[in-house]
Amino acid sequence: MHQYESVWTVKNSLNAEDWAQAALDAIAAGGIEAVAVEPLARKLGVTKGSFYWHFQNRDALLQAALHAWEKQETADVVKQVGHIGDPRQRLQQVFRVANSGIRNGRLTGVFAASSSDPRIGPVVERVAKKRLEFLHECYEALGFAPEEARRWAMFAYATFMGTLQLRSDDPTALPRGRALNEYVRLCMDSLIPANVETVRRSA
Amino acid sequence: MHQYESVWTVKNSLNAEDWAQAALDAIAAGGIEAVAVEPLARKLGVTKGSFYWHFQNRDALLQAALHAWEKQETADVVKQVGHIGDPRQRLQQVFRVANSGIRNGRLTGVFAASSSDPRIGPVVERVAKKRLEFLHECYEALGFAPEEARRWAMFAYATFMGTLQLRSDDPTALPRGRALNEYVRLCMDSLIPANVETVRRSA
DNA sequence: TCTTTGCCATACGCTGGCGTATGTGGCATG
DNA sequence: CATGCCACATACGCCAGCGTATGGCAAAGA
Repeated sequence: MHQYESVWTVKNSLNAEDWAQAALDAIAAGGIEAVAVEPLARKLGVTKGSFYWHFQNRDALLQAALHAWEKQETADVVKQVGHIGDPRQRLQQVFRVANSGIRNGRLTGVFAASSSDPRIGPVVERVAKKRLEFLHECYEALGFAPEEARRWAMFAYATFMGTLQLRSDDPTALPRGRALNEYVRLCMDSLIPANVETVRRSA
Repeated sequence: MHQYESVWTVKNSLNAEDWAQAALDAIAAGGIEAVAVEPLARKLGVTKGSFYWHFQNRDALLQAALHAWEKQETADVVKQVGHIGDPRQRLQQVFRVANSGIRNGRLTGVFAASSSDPRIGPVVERVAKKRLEFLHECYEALGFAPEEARRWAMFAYATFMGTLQLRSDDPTALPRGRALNEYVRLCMDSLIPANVETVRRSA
């Protein structure tokens, strides 16, 4: 039934997941309109006859790509920072992870810009809610009341996403190496108040 | 030479600027690919015969729209906050202005997501640099050294843009009215250190 | 060996948007 | 009243991408 496959044998046929990942690559490079059947087929070295074997139409591919993005977007974060107990270090790690993946950063930006599309908007909203919820839990673990934690979560969300956007807006602006570390430190120092009680009393 | 025109006479013919603004509307609603000659003509109640009178081709319209956006993006900010002397109030006002225009917010997001396009990338970069420069001046006026002001400017830029993105990612997340004011206050309190000297000494 | 099945190629018609060539009505000017 | 020009409309050919129908071929099973 299934062809023998292992890590050593070269893969000679495609499946739906391959098409979905190729679609995500195309989206990161050229936006939603880059999800075009024939250009993608050319890039994969096949013809569209292959595509219409795996998918019913172009829209189904977009849905599959969105679903794959939503899944890996939530799974990756949990996998990368789920084991960290200290909320301060969790937030810090999230910021670093968010700033590492270039492809994921572009995908987030493209999907956010296309959120008026009824197929994309709901997915973007779900992912945003998950991220906000995660940040909210971090700030509650830091000792903030729910309402205050909500505000801090939005603040952190905005800073993380905005930094990602800054990276693509003006690649020369964000420095590398030591200077970047100092920028990250400034953000984290502001986003993680050293003394929560002090902040809460001043409010 | 010119037809008699006043605020009372209804305009019955289009010019290049009208087309550029319509293109920006389309971009805000449907992304770059929405800059299509015939659909835009239908929306304006004319045919593409009109378009090719004012522009050489579709690309020229995109360039005109980008130029109009760049111009009004830099001019509007100066016009709205240029008269404010106190850097704290300038920053605060910028944040409020950035969060008011929905169309401009969408345009920024779409252009940022399309920055890989060689026609768009340079424009986005110039606008980003102008914004960063403006923020940099604010923080220098607050007493920060150039390098520190650069970091704070990036931080503020990221927070402003990220808040804009949050608004489109999950419209239900950002509250309205009093709760929104408290969020803005939290951001501004963090982005405008009350005592610059304290921050500088702790670094 | 024969058949089935999975994966893909080829060929076709269709649509939407691009760009061009040319027609056309109204308004201003002489 | 004739003329010229502005700001379109109309008609045409073209192409890229979508979706379908059908053919082909290699591997697996019977």
